[in-house]
Amino acid sequence: MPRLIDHSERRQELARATWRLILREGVSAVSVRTVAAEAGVSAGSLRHVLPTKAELLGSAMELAIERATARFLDHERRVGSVPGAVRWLSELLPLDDERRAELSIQLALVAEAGGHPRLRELREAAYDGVGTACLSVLTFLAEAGLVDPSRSLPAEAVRLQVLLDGLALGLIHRGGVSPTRARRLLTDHLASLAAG
Amino acid sequence: MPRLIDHSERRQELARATWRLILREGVSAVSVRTVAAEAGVSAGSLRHVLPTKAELLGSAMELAIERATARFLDHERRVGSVPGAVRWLSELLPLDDERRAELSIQLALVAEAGGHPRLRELREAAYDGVGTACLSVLTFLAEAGLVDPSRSLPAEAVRLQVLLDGLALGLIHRGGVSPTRARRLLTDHLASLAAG
DNA sequence: AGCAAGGTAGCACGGTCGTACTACCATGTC
DNA sequence: GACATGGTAGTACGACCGTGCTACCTTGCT
Repeated sequence: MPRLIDHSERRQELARATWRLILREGVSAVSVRTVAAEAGVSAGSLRHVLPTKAELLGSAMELAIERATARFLDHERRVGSVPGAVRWLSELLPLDDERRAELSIQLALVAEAGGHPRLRELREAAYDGVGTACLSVLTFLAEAGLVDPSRSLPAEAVRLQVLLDGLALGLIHRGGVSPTRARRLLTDHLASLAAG
Repeated sequence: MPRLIDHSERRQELARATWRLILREGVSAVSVRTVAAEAGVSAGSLRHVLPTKAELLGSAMELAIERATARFLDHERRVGSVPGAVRWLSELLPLDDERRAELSIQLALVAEAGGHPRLRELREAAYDGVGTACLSVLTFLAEAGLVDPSRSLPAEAVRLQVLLDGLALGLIHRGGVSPTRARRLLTDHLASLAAG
């Protein structure tokens, strides 16, 4: 037996190299060779882990989704207050540079999804994932009595996701929405759910 | 003097060909040759109008911005009611297939803006443009007495843009937000501004 | 020590890329 | 009708693309 390599860890390294490239020069700059150079390996070696360009892009997007999902699931779930819910949902918002980059990558890959069936699937999974995340948070909030019972939770989940998406775009943009303002808007929105 | 060609019209044709390509196969599929083929001209001919690829992408984005701006400015401005404001703002929302495509293109180009200074400029201009559009609508609404005077119009413009952006993303997504639901959410939001 | 198998590097291939350049065509002016 | 000029087509070039392939290296088992 030869040396065994942790494939998933390798894919992470390569996905991160792809991210750096996308951030610096756009999706169009992504190629087997450029990613290999960015990761410091040869193109031939890269192709043992990601045989095709489609898998390269797909893997980069998978990692972004996995990381966001993990952050959300790892977060303290016992949300009994609006500030707690805001903290939880903040895991999905690009409030620091790292997550700004992550979301920019998501956007780039989403935009590239035309004609890339795998990317389209991942895009839908990502959108639906945020939707169920919103529903989770609202359910906890409702159980704590912080949501007026006359409100429909699924409908409120859509509203919340719309707000989250809009904030995300604003946060990515240079002079758009500040993190402080984003948190405030989110807080106000969640607080308003208590009233009928 | 030889035959004179309307350059701006030509750029529109080429920009539209670029759009079709982006929608069908993503930004990465855009090249001087593919766009020329899509537009039914030779690559050499295309380069008389758009000499470089950067100008090609820039011009495609410019046209998208111009069209959205024109739609907004051409709209009836005497907005004295919430439904009127909703109709006006709807010009900026991807409520039909054509505008869905237009916004997908904007997203693709925004994502490609890394390393493309011209595209970055255009992205910022687009975001700021939507912001001032929101402020315009709110100002008309306020003059009609439909906004509680204690509210800050610039702050409400940011809130409105966040909502608009979130709705736009939801509308682009297949099973995200329906046009009906989007209009309802927009209406409810604007109506809520009347109360302190 | 020998060997099998996974990891790595690198080349080769046909194709496309952006771009420069040149020859040709169409047309408005004289 | 000649001709200058702007539009068009086509070719050429060097670079890079995705991908297949082969030769080496490293390592763990026997």
